[in-house]
Amino acid sequence: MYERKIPVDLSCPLRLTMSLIDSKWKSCILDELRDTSMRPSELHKALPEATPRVLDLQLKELVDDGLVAKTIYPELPPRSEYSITELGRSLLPILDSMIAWGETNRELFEKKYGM
Amino acid sequence: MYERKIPVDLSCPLRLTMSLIDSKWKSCILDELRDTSMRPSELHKALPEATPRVLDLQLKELVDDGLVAKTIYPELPPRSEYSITELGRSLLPILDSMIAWGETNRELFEKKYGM
DNA sequence: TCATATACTGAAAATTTATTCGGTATACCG
DNA sequence: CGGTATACCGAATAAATTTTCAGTATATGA
Repeated sequence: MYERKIPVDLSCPLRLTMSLIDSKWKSCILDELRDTSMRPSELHKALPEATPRVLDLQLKELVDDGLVAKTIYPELPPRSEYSITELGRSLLPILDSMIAWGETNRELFEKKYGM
Repeated sequence: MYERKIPVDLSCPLRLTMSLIDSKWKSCILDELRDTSMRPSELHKALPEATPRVLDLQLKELVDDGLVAKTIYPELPPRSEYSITELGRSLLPILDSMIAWGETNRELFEKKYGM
């Protein structure tokens, strides 16, 4: 895993929390896993703009941070499933409030950022 | 301002909200401005790890997105102050929940990320 | 046999973000 | 006069993140 040259002060609780979810797809992955565990290929179907590679990299970090759990089934063709942990689930209220904020204020940004 | 070559789908409310606060210092800036308006030099004292340049760049984006307001006093030496807007203030509950989550779970990450 | 699908990985390239450095301008103070 | 401080900006560089591409291995089905 990449080791930062310029460290971030994670003793700041805001930065600690942000650091766990602020990459491009982590918050979306947690949101997708809220109801059901998913295989990597299913996750890619749910988030088609994310390449399988980046999903793989970010899932690995989420697992490493204890927010997501991975189950490997020793079958062929290979099968694995990712599910949200209790720790990851405890972040969902934060994501919920972000989703609600985004829905409430969407129109303010519609023109500025074409959507 | 830099224009992305690979656009992000901001019609997703989660990604819209994230896009407004997920750069390195924006959430910290909003947190600093919650009680009082600040001059750039004061903000730099409050966040000494952030260079004046990056504060300047991120303040400009925050102003552009309507989360922060800028007041210029036509004095010399120049003086300007940044304050949080009502829109920016409406994000503070989200930051509060991130701060609370980080405080609650800090010990889980203490060893992994030296702090 | 050959294409397909699965999960995953390494490495290089591209993209995005942050840092560093030097410069604008003006007033105050010693 | 020369140093300090203010806010700000352009450009080059560096750092960090994401994308692209090619590859591992094995079973299934046409």
